[in-house]
Amino acid sequence: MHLFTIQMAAQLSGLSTHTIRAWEKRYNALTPNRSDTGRRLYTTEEIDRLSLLAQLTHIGNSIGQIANLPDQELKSMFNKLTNAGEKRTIQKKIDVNNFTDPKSTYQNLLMAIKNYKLDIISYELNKAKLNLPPKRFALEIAAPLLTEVGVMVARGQMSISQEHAFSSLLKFHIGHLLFKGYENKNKSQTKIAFATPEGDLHEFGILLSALICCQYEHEFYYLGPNLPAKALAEAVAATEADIVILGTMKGATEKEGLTNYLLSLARDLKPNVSLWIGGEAQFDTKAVKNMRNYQMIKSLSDLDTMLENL
Amino acid sequence: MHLFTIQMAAQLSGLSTHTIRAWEKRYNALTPNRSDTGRRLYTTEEIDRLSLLAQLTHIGNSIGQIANLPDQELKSMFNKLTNAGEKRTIQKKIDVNNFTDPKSTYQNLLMAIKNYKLDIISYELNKAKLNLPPKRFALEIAAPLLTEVGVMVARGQMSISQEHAFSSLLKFHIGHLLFKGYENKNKSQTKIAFATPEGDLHEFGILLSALICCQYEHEFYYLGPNLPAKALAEAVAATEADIVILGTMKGATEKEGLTNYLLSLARDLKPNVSLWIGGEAQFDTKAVKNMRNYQMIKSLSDLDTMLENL
DNA sequence: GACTTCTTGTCTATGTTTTGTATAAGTATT
DNA sequence: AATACTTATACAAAACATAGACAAGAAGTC
Repeated sequence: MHLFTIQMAAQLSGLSTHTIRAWEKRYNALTPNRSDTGRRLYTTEEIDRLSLLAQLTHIGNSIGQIANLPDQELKSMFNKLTNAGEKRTIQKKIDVNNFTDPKSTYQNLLMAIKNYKLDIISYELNKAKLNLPPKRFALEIAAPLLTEVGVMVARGQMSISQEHAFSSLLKFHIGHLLFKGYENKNKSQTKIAFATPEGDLHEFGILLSALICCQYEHEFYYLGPNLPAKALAEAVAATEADIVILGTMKGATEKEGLTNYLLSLARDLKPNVSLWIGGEAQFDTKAVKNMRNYQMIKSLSDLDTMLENL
Repeated sequence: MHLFTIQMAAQLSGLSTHTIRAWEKRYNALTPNRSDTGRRLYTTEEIDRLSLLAQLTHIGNSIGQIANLPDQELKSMFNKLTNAGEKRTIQKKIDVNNFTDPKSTYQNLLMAIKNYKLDIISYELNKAKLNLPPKRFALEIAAPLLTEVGVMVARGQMSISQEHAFSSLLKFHIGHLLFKGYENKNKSQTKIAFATPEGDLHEFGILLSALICCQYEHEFYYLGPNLPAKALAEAVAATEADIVILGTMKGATEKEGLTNYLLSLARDLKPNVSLWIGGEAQFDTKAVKNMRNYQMIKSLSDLDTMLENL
């Protein structure tokens, strides 16, 4: 388990180091382990506790009254105070800026995720969706949040369930933007199909790609994840799509499996269809190149320029 | 039990600190405990009393008349004065529409799926969403379509890609209804969490269940598919959910795997949390029953009655 | 109607407690 | 050597306590 210095604890909880020490000394709010030389070392649980105390005092509680309560009670207290009676305080904090500042949105979202405030997550995402064009929503909100959340989960600073709840909700909101995109009847010349290979269930790559595609008002067909090669080829033929964007994920498929998938796809796709491959999965580039031209999408902004130059 | 400072009491009751002190001094409206240094400390019951007094004076009662009444009488007085107003029924909300005929919607959708007309699918789903309450959307549109599509794919009358494209889109639309459900900040007593076990990626069961839950305006936490037992238990504890609805799928997990999952879950969940299991997956019912009560959800309409009788 | 009197929310004045932050001096880390 | 952490002490702003004052409105009385 990774331990944090007091400075990191301060940054993560939003308190000052002075305050943290004062709370420890005056109220025994918590008793962090010490290094051999006496320096404080905080666990993630302790930092969560500090964040919780920070939130509760910010709402109006006096630290002296709550410093000694067990984690459990702090959590349920926070739930009660933010759910039922006093939505005001938190609401106020959020509504300060009607025009969305991506940074504050981002911070609010992280805090909401940590506290399982799905309603607030949804509220913030909605606000961002309304105020930002799909491309910016994808590049400035969704993508960085996803990586940040991923990093935090890996570090043990966020739980899997928090990540799940958030990504489910984010998926819904991206989906909302996408199906609204279907309603734009402007038929562009190029049609784009999105899918991930069979066995690869990571959907966010193509979701975000589709959002960027929305921006350029291309006609698109979101076919979803985990699509067998034959099925994908058939769908592309039926829809007369010009471009296939394939999202891959490192580790989701074996190198050989993905290579075979791509070869099978190359065989079945009409020659005039472009194949764009995104993500970090490995495959035998030479073998595939022999059968068909394809392009790699190195990043979302890369995709952006590719679409722009179409 | 945690005690609140006068500031929190003021915030939560909507009064000013001055007024609270005045009511105490002049009318002995209540006698909060004091700290060693003489500061007022309020219990939640006392804050409830303050809120009640605030409400009643706000309506027009004079504080001098009611300040000394016992809690019981304040409550019944409040009930009498407020119950006169509206008693919102769910019924009224439901029967808005005569415009969408589920049958024609259903036929249009099947046709659109067959022709990869994603825009038409989206349009039809949208229309149904607008005209039908979530429950009817789930029971009359989404569920039968899903089974019908499944059957057609099995029979070879529909391709996997058509099924994929449709189910992705349907998922987005259900998600839309769900996150709109988060915006209703009705504070219901029961909170319900939705998830599927680790390894089980079939999401539609809990999606449709959550839709039905929306109807009854319960607070819900959609945690998504593929959630490890520990993570689920943690989320339930953090959100203080009362009911866990677990969607399972025949064949997604081995019988033994699901049994172990449920046993692990039973161990980690608080005893007052209800466990509802839906879907057709097999598990060792006796072993699980030994550890915890659970209920089986036999069908969506079964769930409907279970929620109704809550 | 005009005049008290009572009620009641708010404000002021003054002293105490709580609490965030700053300073100082020594030690550890980089 | 510069930066960061430690403890201990100091200080100032905010919050709270009590006591009393004030004003607008309600109610009672002449």
